[in-house]
Amino acid sequence: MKEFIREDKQAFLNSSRFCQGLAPEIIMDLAAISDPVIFPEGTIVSSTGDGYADVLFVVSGLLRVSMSSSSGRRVTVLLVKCGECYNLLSPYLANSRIMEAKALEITRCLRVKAGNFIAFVESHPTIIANLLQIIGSAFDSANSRILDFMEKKVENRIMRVLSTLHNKFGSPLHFTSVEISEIAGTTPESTLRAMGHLRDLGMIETRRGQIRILNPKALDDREFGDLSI
Amino acid sequence: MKEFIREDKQAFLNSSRFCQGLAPEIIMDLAAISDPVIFPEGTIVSSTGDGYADVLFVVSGLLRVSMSSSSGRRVTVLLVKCGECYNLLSPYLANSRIMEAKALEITRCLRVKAGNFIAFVESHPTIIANLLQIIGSAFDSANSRILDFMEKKVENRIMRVLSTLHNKFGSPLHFTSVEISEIAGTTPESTLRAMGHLRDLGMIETRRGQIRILNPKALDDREFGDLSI
DNA sequence: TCCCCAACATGACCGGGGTCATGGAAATCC
DNA sequence: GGATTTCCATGACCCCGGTCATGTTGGGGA
Repeated sequence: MKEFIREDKQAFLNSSRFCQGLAPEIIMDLAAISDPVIFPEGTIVSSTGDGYADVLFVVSGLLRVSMSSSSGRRVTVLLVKCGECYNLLSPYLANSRIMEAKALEITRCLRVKAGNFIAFVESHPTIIANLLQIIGSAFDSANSRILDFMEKKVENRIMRVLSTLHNKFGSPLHFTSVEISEIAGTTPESTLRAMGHLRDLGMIETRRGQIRILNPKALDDREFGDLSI
Repeated sequence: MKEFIREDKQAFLNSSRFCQGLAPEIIMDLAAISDPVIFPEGTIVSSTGDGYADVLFVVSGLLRVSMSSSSGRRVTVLLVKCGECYNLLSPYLANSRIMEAKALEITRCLRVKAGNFIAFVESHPTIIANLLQIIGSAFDSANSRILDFMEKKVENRIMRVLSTLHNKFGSPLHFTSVEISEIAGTTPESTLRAMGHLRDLGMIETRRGQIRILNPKALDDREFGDLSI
């Protein structure tokens, strides 16, 4: 990859959610401790228990953050796209966490080493607000998913997932039934059945590896809104 | 309530998880901005959308933090006991969150007003590590609950809940089937049936409002351990 | 171009658990 | 101490959705 020059890094960081509203000096400091890094499609960036603790800002591509059980079931926790970041918490957690990160496409990132990130945050405590806002919405989202499991049928969970993905990635969506099922917490078969029904209702169109949302309003979750994934 | 004197506050804060490893001066500063407050049993400390943003350190008693859907289903997110804290994130979140907090018993707390808390954290950035460790384990726990929904049967979820509660509160547990079901994400009937089976297996004994764990080892979750609730 | 694999699609089966209903026992209240 | 409420307990019903099986379609690679 062509090396980022410092101005590029600053311009990119300035547009990321993590840096919203920060003073330019602070962003400059962050740019100074970040290195470009690139992951080919399919790369396992970090896996369960490996203690990977660097923070990544995704410049382009897509990282899937998931956790799996020993029986092989996987739940997708985050889809980290351009402008978002991965592993904000890990620099602070001594015991290795349970997440795995994989590059679903070729993905370019800015990497900040764990130690540098901690020092950076401590010297610029105003960062904390942004950091906690990101963590907080992820936490609320995780808990609302638990409520969804308790009271929603599969089709409604799928609807919420499709609505969220549509608002995040636009239309058409490039996800397979397996990927959707790992977000919604169900099986590929049930996902296909549910999407078949939504197709009959005229809300979506599906092709191989592609989902087009025709009626975004109808998919909206009125109660808790979009997921933070 | 008898007013805390400053030495009491410091001694208490010093023993809380949030203050682990902090320098005495820092704990002194925190004590200086905390006020004692008391909630009678049944008090709704904060409810969905009210914008309550103060941080509470529970000195005695028990706070239940939960979120509910409009259909009335509730999931218990946290049980905040002596030495733990509630609302660590709220000072930083402008938009009001979706949690409700209720005092299950008469509960004494130390309260730190949102603005003071933010100022306190910014002037002592080393706090951040403790803060993020607490948030991080809650976040991981929430995601492991999602995995539980995908692959575990009700009885196994109940087992994990009982194991967690046993490690947190000792034996016997003073919870009803409704309370257990709101933690495990099921119905009171299914909770009673599952606990009936565990009783037949000799793992627990139950009386009205009381659960005695006879075989903690057998209830352990080998894969993800205890929940952070 | 052909082949192969991945993804889509759909049917059949069936079991876990949500729901409703009923009854009894233990605590609480006047 | 009787009455009322709360909680425990259990049975019957039945639907959702997980699982398995089978077949089709489409896209990419040699």
